[in-house]
Amino acid sequence: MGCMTPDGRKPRPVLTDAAYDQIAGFFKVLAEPLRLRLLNALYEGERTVNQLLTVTGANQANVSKHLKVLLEAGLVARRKEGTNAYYMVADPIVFMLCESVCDRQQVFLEMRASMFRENAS
Amino acid sequence: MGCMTPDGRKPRPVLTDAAYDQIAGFFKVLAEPLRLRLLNALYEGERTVNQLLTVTGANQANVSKHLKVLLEAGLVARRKEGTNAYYMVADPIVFMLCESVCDRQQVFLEMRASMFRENAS
DNA sequence: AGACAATATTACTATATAATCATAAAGTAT
DNA sequence: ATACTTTATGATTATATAGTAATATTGTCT
Repeated sequence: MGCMTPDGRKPRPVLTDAAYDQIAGFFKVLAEPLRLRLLNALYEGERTVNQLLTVTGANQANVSKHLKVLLEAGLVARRKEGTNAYYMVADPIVFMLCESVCDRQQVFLEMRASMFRENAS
Repeated sequence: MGCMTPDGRKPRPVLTDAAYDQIAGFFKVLAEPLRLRLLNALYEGERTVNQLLTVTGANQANVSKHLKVLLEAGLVARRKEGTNAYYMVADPIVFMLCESVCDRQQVFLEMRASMFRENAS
């Protein structure tokens, strides 16, 4: 049962409290800048924690913990090789969601820019 | 510039810290069960705060504050009529995002169910 | 075994925010 | 003006979590 659609073909979704918690929990995973940066750093393929450290410039313990959150949410997968841990994106939904939001933000920026132009004129 | 796509046609997005904060902030708005319930309650059209109170069964002050968050995020719009305030969905992106996540959660539930069946057999 | 490297975990602090109560603000009606 | 309704806004408390430092764990190498 899809959650919500604007087209009216699907009925209004009736969700349990647990379902709302689950969905909100999923969004909460994406609601951290560092986690988004980690996902973005994994865009082209798997990376070790060390590589992610240099890319993000963040604290090692912090990166490990955020990776754990992403792992438990099923958004990334881990592959161990020696002492290294390779992380990779496990669910392409993140790209779709982020792109949608980015486009939306872009629209907002353009709206604000046009408002600024109108105010200036 | 779209944020991320899995198809490789767009280059790896380079985002500023502010952009990550913005995107994370947007997801944070959706990362609350009550806000999702409010959006879902607005699925078929505009509702007053009072109606939203009865639908959600939540505290009045709490609902007002969550509506404010949704309003400032541009996800809902407000129309005042007398002492009533009518809220309505302003950005259909929420339906798309929620549906995607719901479908994903559904997949997870089915995966867990199948694992349960395998374990039981 | 001991030294070293990579990653994970624990303990702690600081900050953000959801929930609630009380109250304010704005509109309507008598 | 007063009473009432609807909604918004403090003020407060409780809880969750991001960041950090220290330590543990795991694997490799000599």
